[in-house]
Amino acid sequence: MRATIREVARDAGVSPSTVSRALSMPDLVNPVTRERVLRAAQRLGYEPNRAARGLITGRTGNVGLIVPDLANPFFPSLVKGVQAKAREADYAVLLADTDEDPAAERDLLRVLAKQVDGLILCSPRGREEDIRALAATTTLVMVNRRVGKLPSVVFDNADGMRQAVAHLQALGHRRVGWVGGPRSSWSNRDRVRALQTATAAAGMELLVAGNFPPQFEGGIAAADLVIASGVTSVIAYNDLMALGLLDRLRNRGMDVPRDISVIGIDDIQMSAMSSPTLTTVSLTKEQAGRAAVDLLLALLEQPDGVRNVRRELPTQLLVRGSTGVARTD
Amino acid sequence: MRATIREVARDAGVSPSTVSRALSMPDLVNPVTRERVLRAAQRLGYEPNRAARGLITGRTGNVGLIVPDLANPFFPSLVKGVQAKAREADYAVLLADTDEDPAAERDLLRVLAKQVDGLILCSPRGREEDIRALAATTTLVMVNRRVGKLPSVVFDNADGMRQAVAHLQALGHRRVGWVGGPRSSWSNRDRVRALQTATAAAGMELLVAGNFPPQFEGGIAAADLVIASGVTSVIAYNDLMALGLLDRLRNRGMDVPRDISVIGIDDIQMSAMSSPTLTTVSLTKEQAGRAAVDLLLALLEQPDGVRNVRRELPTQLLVRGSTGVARTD
DNA sequence: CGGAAGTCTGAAACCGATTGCAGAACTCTG
DNA sequence: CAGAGTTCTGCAATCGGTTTCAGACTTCCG
Repeated sequence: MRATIREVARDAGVSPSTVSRALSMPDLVNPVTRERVLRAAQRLGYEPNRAARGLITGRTGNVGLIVPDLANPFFPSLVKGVQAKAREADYAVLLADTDEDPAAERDLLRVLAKQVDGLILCSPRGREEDIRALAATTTLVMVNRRVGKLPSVVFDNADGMRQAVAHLQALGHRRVGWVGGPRSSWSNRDRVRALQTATAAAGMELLVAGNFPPQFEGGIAAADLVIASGVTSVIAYNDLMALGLLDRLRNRGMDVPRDISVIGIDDIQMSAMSSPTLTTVSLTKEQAGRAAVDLLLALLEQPDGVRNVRRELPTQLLVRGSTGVARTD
Repeated sequence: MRATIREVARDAGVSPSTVSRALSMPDLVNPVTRERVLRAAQRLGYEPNRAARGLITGRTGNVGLIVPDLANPFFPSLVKGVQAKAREADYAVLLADTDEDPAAERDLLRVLAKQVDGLILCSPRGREEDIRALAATTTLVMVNRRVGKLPSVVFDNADGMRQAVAHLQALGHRRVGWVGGPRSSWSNRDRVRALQTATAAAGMELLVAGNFPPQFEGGIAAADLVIASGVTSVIAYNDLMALGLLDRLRNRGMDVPRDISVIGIDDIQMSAMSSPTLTTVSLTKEQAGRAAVDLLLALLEQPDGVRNVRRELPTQLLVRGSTGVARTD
């Protein structure tokens, strides 16, 4: 059995209230009493019961994290970041995976919302009004998506796309293809838009191949369209798709990067292991997790006092083996 | 503000005790009263406060899950399984990632153990006595490791290795290399042992290349040893290493599977995306997660009444592109 | 019809912390 | 030295449920 505050109090010869104060508002108690209490607590291995504390303070000490699919390599990194930062602040992380299922997501949210002080939500495709409704009742931070002025952490896709386009332009490419992810995904829309702007500014031609599932298979499916479109370079919605492209392009007898250059987005582990290795717009996923927790905790501290609730993380083009000079024939 | 049990009681015209009973021990209350209570609860959107309940019952409704490194693709699948099964039983999952750091692990365990009813622990390399000590104070289930008679979920490595060896033998291989993972890892030891037995039984020669970090880089590092050893086939501790092997072998000018056959273990997503695709001993990782939760909840229900606390999950060789007939020159 | 057994319900204690309030002890100040 | 002001501590209420216990009311049976 774990020690209770009463036992510590008895052991230290004070009242429970004093123990409570000595531990959570140390400057309210006399230094020598405090010392005595702390020693007693130490000796008994006392740790406050979270349920009891939560009951009166109304806080759980937990944050919830909801991701659409852990099997997508983007998310484990995010989770790691959230996890690490949360622990530093002595919060525990309740993790839930919705399996890309909106109904499951709604359920999860209902259940989870009661067990946590705040939520970090990755819901690229959930309905906006659902999210707004949720935000009205819970403190939440969105990741990889913006909904109005709600707190969020996103990546600077615009700059990422600019870098990618500049890189291709420098290599002599004039026509670039886009292999899109889910039409309904916020970041997909954000990236297309950014890419349109960037290519237009660079005087390059953009050919959109359409929308595909954001997986390896999606890239495979898109490859033939890309070849047919005659572009010399292509940017994919994410690395997984870019890797699928690579695979199918090779099977079609094309040489990357001699015949065609390929750029992904995310910088997942795998992109450094493919051959050729994948040039990609690197996202600091773990940073995003940490930033989300940061923001969430700040909001919990002072619901209105946070200046900047919409954070944008930098992106960085990572040039590897899948991009090269455009063929000139 | 959420409704409390008292408000429901008032609304239904009964006492709080009756509400409590109507919800958690329905057959103790008169059907018509029960109906009235349930309707009131429904109307007010009542959901019991977990902290309050936990305070008196001593249960949190949480299970803890500790993994060494989410970035290793083995674990997200496991987490998914744990997650899904836990939710079915109305438990929440507290996730922690130790970053392969034993000190962090100890800390985490201390903190987490108090917030959960039971723990699922993947600690391939933690000290046995630490684990035993923990098991004495907490209900826990180990995954991918056996420690004495403690509850655990592991894979049938012996059979997996038998299948792999039989496959290679059928392809005419006589000499097989082993690229080991961390020496201190339980499953590494289990697999080597199984492989020794299997190759001996098949009359094949086994060459152990040593121990390497269980990552892509480990496989790269091992490749040259493998080539020098002159084996025609090689089995790696896990897929990530096998993929590293593939990469380096290719760079050394070897053709897989013509010059050498490669087999991994795990069946991670990536192994279907490499070229050649990777033949591997497939582990049902999500199943393992579910099984661990199953076992844990059973133990929580009736600490002594569980017949079989050491579960072993089947393994299945998945033949893909990286294995072929042995060269005969 | 009386009493035993059974069925429901409510009052109250309790889980383990936090916190408002009040009083004790001490320090200052004029 | 009286009185005001500080500083520190303890009492008791409280959070929102669960559970023990006892009592009210039925039902059943001899």
